[in-house]
Amino acid sequence: MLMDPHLLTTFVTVARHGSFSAAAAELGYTQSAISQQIAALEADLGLALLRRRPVEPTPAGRRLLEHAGPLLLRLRAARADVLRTAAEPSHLLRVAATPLAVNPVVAARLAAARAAQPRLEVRLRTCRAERLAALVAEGRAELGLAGGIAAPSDPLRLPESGPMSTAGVSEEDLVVVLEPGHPLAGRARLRLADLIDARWLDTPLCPLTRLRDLVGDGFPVGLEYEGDDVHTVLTLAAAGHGLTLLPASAVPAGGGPVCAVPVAAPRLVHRVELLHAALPPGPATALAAALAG
Amino acid sequence: MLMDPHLLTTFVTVARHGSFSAAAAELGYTQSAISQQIAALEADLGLALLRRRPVEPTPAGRRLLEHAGPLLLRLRAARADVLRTAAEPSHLLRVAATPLAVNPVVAARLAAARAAQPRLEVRLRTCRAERLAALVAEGRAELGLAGGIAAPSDPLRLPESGPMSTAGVSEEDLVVVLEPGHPLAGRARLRLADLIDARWLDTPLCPLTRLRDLVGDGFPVGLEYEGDDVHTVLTLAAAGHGLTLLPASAVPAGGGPVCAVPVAAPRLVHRVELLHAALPPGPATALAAALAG
DNA sequence: CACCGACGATAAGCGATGCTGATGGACCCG
DNA sequence: CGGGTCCATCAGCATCGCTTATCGTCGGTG
Repeated sequence: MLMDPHLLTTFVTVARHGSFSAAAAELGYTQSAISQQIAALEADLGLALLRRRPVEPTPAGRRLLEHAGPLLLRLRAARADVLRTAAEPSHLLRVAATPLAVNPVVAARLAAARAAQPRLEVRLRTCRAERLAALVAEGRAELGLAGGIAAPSDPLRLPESGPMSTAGVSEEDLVVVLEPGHPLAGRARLRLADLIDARWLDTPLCPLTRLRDLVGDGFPVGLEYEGDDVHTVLTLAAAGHGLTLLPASAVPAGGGPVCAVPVAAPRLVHRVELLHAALPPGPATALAAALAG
Repeated sequence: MLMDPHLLTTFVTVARHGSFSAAAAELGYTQSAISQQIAALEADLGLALLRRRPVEPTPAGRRLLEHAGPLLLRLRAARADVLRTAAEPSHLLRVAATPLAVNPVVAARLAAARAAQPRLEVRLRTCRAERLAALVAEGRAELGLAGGIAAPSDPLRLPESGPMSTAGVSEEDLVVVLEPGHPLAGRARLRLADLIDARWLDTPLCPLTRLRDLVGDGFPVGLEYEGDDVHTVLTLAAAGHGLTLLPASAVPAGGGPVCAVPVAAPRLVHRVELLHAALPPGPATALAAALAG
């Protein structure tokens, strides 16, 4: 018997909520149905996936959760891809981007492309990096612009979601954002290794886990910010809640309320990548080429 | 509505057979059920996937076929992986290998590992490269040994099938296998570029598509051999049906019935990789480490 | 040219599946 | 100790998906 994706979605929903009833509400079933679905899945596999009261995954359940997400994403991606082959080409191009991905380079290229193709309608939206690949894979956006911190010319690590092309778009130097009164605020350049014990903001724009991956352990959390608003991050940094790393172009000229100091070592950049599934020939392909430069 | 894997398997079976009735026979359904399943899938997606009489995929259907295989494999792989977390560790280790993967280096390491772990039972089977990843992913073998032609220290291109580790095991120089009377048989070394217009055997042990990928177009087919028996390939080469490339150790010392000439350029090797899913700690892990060297 | 056989589509019938709503038992909190 | 919350279970019932039977169509053949 094959694992039914239906049951799999139910399982991940239950695990996410830590509750059968809440999952039932979200999925539009009764609690009884959820209970039966989980029971069916456990019976099929012959082992317990969830411990009840409190509801939390067993080791096997945790394993299944790791598989279920990508699996369901691929399923939706496959569906979207097949439907795309039949869709008539549209003049509307939906572009999804992480907040920092729309930098001056990208904006300029986009403007040039639109000037060259006046009939092209572009709809831009921002979203978190985690959701971007899914958005593009599922066909809810034709183009994705992912921004992230990486070593120069290293690709970003995006969640895999089937056959999807990626191309580098731009790389921009990073600056450390400091409060004006900070002892290091006057420096011309800074080494990250010297800041490993300073307090840092943990934000989606510059996640500390990524920094630790790239540079090494350390980077204690000063304040965690869950939003993606650059202005808020700058304000928090200005108030001394912690340091953060941003692409130079994201900090107002002169620094505004903060001090921006280039990073000397290690060499890190804010890299932007373009991702898209198979595009219909026409304006979409042209725009993709224009953005990739 | 999510695409049901059940329907997807039916679809790929029908496409493979080019027949509803044959698929019904294979899957143990009636022809009517198959017809309804395909109709359901087409209704769900809102487009035709198969043209009837003769039965062959439409463009959208071909697209779906490309997705369906990997998708179903991942589904089975996920199931196998979850079940593995609950299985008690066994002393039986199933190893699947492509024919040339079990070379002297691998055999020796295997012998050493077994000497170190007398309680370890090993069952070895050979299979084609295409099936190997699936076999390991689905848990029908704990370890896989894939052999193939690659540039030195380049990884083999194996079908992706979810979270699976791969490690290089060995690389061995290749020889061109020629019939004894061949004009080039006396040479000390040969350049592949000089053999691009010669007749070649097309065999799973040395697929011409791979050679064309690595070296360039050309390599006309002298004879296609569908089996993986090395002895047969040598016999065919000796009879002048075409050239082929084999790892040096696969040709009997002195050449036997054929002439073996090392390849001077481009540098290509027969590379063996070990692949395995998450292994239980114990003999399996030890053997994997021993094989990886 | 007409027939026959193979194949896929369709209709009707029916059993299995999977939902809802009701109820029961375990646990938590006051 | 009682009420509330949460998941499991049961009975009832609608729906889904299979089988059997039949039809339409295409293609090969006498």
